Amino acid sequence: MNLYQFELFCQIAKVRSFTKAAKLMHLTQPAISSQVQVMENFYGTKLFERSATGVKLTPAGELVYKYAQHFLAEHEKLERELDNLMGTNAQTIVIGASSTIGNFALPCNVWSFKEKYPEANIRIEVENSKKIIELVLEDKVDFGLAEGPEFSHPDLEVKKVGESQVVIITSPNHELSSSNSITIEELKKLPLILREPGSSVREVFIEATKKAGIPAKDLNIVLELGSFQGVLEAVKKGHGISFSCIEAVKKEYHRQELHYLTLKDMELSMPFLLIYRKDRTFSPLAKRFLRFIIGPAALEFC
Amino acid sequence: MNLYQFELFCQIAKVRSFTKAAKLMHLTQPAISSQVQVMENFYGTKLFERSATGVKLTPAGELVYKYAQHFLAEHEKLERELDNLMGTNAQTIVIGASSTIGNFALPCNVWSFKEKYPEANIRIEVENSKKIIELVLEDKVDFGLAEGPEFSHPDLEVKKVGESQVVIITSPNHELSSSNSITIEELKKLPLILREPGSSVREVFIEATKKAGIPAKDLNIVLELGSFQGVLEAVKKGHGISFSCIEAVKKEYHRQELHYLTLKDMELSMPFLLIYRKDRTFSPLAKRFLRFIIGPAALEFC
DNA sequence: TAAACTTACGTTGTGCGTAAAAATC
DNA sequence: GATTTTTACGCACAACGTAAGTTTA
Repeated sequence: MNLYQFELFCQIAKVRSFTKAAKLMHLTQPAISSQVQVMENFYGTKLFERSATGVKLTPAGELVYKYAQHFLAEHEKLERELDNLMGTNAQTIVIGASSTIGNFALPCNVWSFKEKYPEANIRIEVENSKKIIELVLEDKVDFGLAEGPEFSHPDLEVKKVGESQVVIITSPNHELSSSNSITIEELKKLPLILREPGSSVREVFIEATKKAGIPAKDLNIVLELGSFQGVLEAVKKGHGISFSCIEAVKKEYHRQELHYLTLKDMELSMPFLLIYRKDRTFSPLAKRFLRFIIGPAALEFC
Repeated sequence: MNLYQFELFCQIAKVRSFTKAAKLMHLTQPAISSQVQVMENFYGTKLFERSATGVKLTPAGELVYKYAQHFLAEHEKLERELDNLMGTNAQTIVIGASSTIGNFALPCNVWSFKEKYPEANIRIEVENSKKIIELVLEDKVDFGLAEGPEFSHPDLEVKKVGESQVVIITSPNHELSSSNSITIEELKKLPLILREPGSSVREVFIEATKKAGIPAKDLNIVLELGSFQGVLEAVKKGHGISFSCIEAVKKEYHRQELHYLTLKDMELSMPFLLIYRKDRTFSPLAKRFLRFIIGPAALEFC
């Protein structure tokens, strides 16, 4: 039996559903089923009553739940005491993050991390993906979190820690605002506002056009801006259309300040990558943060 | 982090040595090293100070030790409470065991199991290995523990859970009592006292002679006895030589009632097998006992 | 029939053993 | 030089994802 299983168990007990717990823990539903079966087999008794509306704890399950919560709480206490002993909590982590992650995903993760480690000192440097890789290589940050595409480098460890859908964004007054998807051929005539080269959202789009057989020079790029906020403003004013991670424009979409649509024949998606030097030795606090990012509480938008 | 790792950790802390802990937990020493490294990496700090004389806990290690003991104790409490809830503790386990295991290894295991589950009702049926397999197939026992050799059967799960060295036993007054080993060629002329066919010690020996190219009829078998105790008595009196698991005659050897020697060109060893029907469903208590037998507190002589 | 859980199966990563090396008394 | 821990590597099993199946409201 391991603490991770107790964590899964508590999550399931809390939300009373394998499916919901799976989503929260970033697993598939069968994975949850399987782990529960392992636990039930271990303790030799059913722990959940299953039904088509969800699950509920059996009496034995209630007992396991009580202890599981206790174990998790005590283990956090152990980690805190270790921190005190080693002075870990006063350490500093420097993270290099590309703009979508740094502005939209990381802050809430940092926030919940800070709840566990209030004394931790975390600095986030926001740059575009290419610059992040440089910062990592130059050892100027503990690790980098950048948007994809995935790559490999002899000195770097690169791990996918999340993903986001990339959508086309337009002004709500734009001619496209009544449709939900367009073809890439239609797209290429429209005035484009893009981030600077080195930005991942831009790279993902350029890759897609290449795949569709459209050379970069055929694109109608009317403006290149070094900041995401700038692109957003330009699009809102109707100067052209652009691209963004869907999560980064959810707020604007709900406020009806922006419209978004998808490509007809293609899924634009952007992996989030954790990047660090293979030879890097991490401080205990940095390791905790990595566990935090990679683990069940993975990189997520607020 | 999992409870097994905490168990390893506590064992290491207790005996202050990776090597000793490895033996106690029936692992190799590198496996222990590796697990400790995993834990040290997880908590981000050294937990043991290594030296050529053994290891000792660092302050961080002491802290982990304290919590690890706590976790293990609490988890046992959880299992006990589950037992009470389900009435598991009043259940009965029926084990079929072959004579060496049933008489020499199992009793002490049952004894320590009973310490954890005082209400458990355990019945051991002692028969020779062949009969044990029949009992399992006929579903007359929950599971069987028999001496090897290993085999496979479509309806049976067969797992090796231990091993013992087989030695030649003689009276202390025997002409061989001054030597520590003989060849199989010398052996075949000597008067042999064997257990009945179906006994594993006998099978192991017959297998060995076959391998050495000696047909069974060339052997000088002077007596066949249906009980281990009978064989022992006959050997003590000097009627012939026989075979036994080394652990089963340790007591007699130290009392100088028996002498034992090994074969020159061959290692006679006998696996201990756990055998159960593939379709068998175990009671919670039986599962506990199986965990107990298979796990770190594996089948061992008293 | 739609939503929930289970089963089956292929892939990947972790844990272990064997063998050889390095370190310390 | 003997004892103890570490490193390297191959294998086996366990955990997960995908896809198809079963149950129930």
